[in-house]
Amino acid sequence: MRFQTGPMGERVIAVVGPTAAGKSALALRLALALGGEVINADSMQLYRGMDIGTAKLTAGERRGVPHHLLDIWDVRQTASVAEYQRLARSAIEDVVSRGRVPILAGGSGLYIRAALDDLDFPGTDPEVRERLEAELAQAGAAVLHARLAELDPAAAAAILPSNGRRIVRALEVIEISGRPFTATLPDYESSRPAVQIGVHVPRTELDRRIAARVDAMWQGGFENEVRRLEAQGLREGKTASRALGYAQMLRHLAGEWTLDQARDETVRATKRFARRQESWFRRDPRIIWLDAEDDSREAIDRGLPAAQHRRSTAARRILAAEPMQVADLLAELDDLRGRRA
RNA sequence: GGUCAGGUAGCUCAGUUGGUACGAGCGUCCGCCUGAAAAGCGGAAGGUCGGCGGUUCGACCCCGCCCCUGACCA
Repeated sequence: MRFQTGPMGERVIAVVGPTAAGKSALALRLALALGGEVINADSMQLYRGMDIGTAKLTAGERRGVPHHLLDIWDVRQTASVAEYQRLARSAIEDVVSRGRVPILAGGSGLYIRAALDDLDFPGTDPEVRERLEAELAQAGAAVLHARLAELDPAAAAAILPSNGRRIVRALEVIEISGRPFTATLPDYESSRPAVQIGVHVPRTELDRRIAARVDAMWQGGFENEVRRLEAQGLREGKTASRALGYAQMLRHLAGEWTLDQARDETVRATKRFARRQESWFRRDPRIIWLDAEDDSREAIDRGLPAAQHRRSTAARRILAAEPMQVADLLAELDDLRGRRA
């Protein structure tokens, strides 16, 4: 499927992939090369004050490239994909209206899809939600699932009886909308023209980077950051308090874990998270995967002749931040996609 | 050199008073995911039960020897 684009290409460029793969850096280079602006699609970087633990680019590191949707939520605030969707879409419009290239970057798969794809999030009602959650805690997921099975067999079939969270949401939607709950994600069709670039890093290397990143956090004042946020109500934040690293550090501050334990647990949890991200993005056929590092060994591993890989690596130009036209980049990517298909 | 404890899934450890290993947590791999998504949920693959020999119809569980680990004694 091809989209017609104007000279600057009003397509959104999305940079996705697992944590620590180098998305932020790639997005920045793309922005520099294409005259773009970065729009954050990382659920935790939306929080104000969560900097070290989310590996947020510092103002200096952004090299003058405008970054949107960073630092807009208070840590006590519960995250909301629906709200993110509104914010992201309007940020995209804004960037496009100024003739710049919107570069959506982040590892929150659902957020990326919310911004780009045809997803409509039914409303929510705190009271209904609260009641259902209380019931979940008291009666158990199986009971609620049985009820869901009567109200909405299709949703019940798609949601496992043990997944209390999704069952509650389904019942909530049914109750307040009177309509069945759509329990499966739509097909991979963008509601707006987009090119998605997946950053691929071999697992052993990715694991190495994750461990290094967490070590750097621990060395870089992360504990103080969490202390500061704790004073600002981090513990009450339903979303932020569960963020990788923050949750573990809070347990350390509570005297439950040593600093080392908290660090090890963070590494472990982050690796697990990276696997989930990989499996989320892997199935999206629209994503064009580029090697973060131009390592021909990798190319061989994946069955691509090294020579061909070298010639076709748009990543090389991107990583070098060589100035280029969007159209050229897109042509290269399309070419790459065709070659790999 | 001696005594004691222990050698069971990649790791940490359960377990069978002899009858096909019921394992668990973690790790690994895979999948799901519509207002918490760095969250939530599910599935799978892994073990000749340290080695050799013996007793027995039958041993991972009994006996002997050996190897390894830890603690203690000397």
